[in-house]
Amino acid sequence: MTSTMKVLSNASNYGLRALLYIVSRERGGDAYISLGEISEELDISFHFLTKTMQLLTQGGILVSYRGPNGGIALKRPAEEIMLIEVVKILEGKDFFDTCMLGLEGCDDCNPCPVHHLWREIKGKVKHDFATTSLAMMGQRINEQNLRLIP
Amino acid sequence: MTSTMKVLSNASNYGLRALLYIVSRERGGDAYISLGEISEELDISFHFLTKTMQLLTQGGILVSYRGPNGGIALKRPAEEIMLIEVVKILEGKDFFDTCMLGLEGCDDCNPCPVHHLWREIKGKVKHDFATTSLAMMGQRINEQNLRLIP
DNA sequence: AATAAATAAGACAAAATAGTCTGAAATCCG
DNA sequence: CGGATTTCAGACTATTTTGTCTTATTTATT
Ligand code: SF4
Ligand code: SF4
Repeated sequence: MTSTMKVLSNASNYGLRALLYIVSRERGGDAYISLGEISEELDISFHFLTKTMQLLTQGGILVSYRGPNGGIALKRPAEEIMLIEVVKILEGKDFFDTCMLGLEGCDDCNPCPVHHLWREIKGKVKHDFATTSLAMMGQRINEQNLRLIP
Repeated sequence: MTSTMKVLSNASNYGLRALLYIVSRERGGDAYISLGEISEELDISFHFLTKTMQLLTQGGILVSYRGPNGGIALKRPAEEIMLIEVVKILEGKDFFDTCMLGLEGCDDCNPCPVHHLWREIKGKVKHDFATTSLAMMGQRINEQNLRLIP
């Protein structure tokens, strides 16, 4: 029993929360932000977060810099990074293409009994993630003072 | 990497598919249907399916009968069994109450940054599962000849 | 050059999920 | 009664996910 409707893995949760922390934190210029700070602020295991962020670095979302005052930073403008890209890196490219009953070889012509329900839901999730940028989220977080921790 | 947007556990997948198989299969009266048949028809591990269906029996969805020509059957009319009840038994009662970033102590007044997106999605999922009965699904499956296997 | 601060890499462990197997109990039928 | 068929119960294993730890590498500072 999972006991919660878990759509994203913990890795994705952490990755998204970390990115949202970065974009929501106002900062002078393009300074790097350390994984230590993020893991502490968001109360996420440092090493696990590190592994996750490495995937995002390898995936072209982040750049990293070692040494004192090093850390990570967005590789591209926050306006250009959509949530869907992040999730695809952390969950897999076809994350948004399959689904509820987990059957294979699905399309609209060969649907399972819940496809009509799932199609809508999946469509909305995919659309939301594809049209929401990190910049939009950062602005929203600051304007409405939203939280990233329990 | 999960690589698929997995909302339900395998146990729920199997449980739902098994129930849908039962309601879609036209049959004389209220005969029991054996787990062996279901596991074979749906290509699901017999023992794993057995454990899952036991949860549904204990949860008041099914009745079972041992011995030759025994098996399982719906305890109540298919019209009265909503999908949400099945999922709550197999995933946990609060399955439909939490979500995407997996934070705690959430409500609309204390939202995380993706709450506005998730609220809608979660609402639709919950609504769909709460208003769809096994009978509706069975009828749909037969009318449109929908599949329960890959 | 030495030290410290930071990410990179990957081995390792723990926990959750998924799946397998064996034996017991109930039931039918001959 | 005795054997066949079926669910029930629970131990056991395997796989995936999650988390921890250790070591190496890069960079800045003194
Ligand atoms: S038919 Fe649709 S809902 Fe069903 S398993 Fe395939 S993609 Fe998912
Ligand atoms: S605020 Fe809403 S979307 Fe965010 S973790 Fe809580 S219930 Fe989920």
